[in-house]
Amino acid sequence: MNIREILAANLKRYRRERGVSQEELAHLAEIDRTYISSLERCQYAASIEVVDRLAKALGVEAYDLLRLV
Amino acid sequence: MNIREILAANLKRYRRERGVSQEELAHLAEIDRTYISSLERCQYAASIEVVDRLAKALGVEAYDLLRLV
DNA sequence: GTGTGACTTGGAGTCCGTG
DNA sequence: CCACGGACTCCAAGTCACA
Repeated sequence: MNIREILAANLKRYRRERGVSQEELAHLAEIDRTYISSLERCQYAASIEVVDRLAKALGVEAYDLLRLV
Repeated sequence: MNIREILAANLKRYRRERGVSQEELAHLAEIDRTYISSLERCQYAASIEVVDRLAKALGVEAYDLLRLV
């Protein structure tokens, strides 16, 4: 499992746990909706700033999104 | 302290703990020395793949480089 | 051993849409 | 609500010479 896949898995998991859609998360994190979809499909290696914004929107720390649980 | 600063601090700390120069780390992680220098000076928001390669070279997990200790 | 400016380019990230 | 596409913009990624 590479780093993109870890991010993708954590993104999906935390997002669904909170019951928010990709669109709602996109709004909260001020990131494009289609880009979040891409990240959940391991299409890109996000920057740490994007990871940080997504983490804040999900109420976790940035490193939580890169850690296997 | 933003995410770039956290990465920079952890990079410096782990690197010095292991007693390796930017040049040696650059060789280990197969990343240009001046780019590592840039990251330690918060010049860029690195991608998670770069963070992952640096982490492996330092013998830690990627999320360790984004976590305040 | 490290900082820095200048440079190129591939990919991160956005915006429009569709099924 | 999401996957996926094309067409864009702009910065991370990578290299070099020099201080």
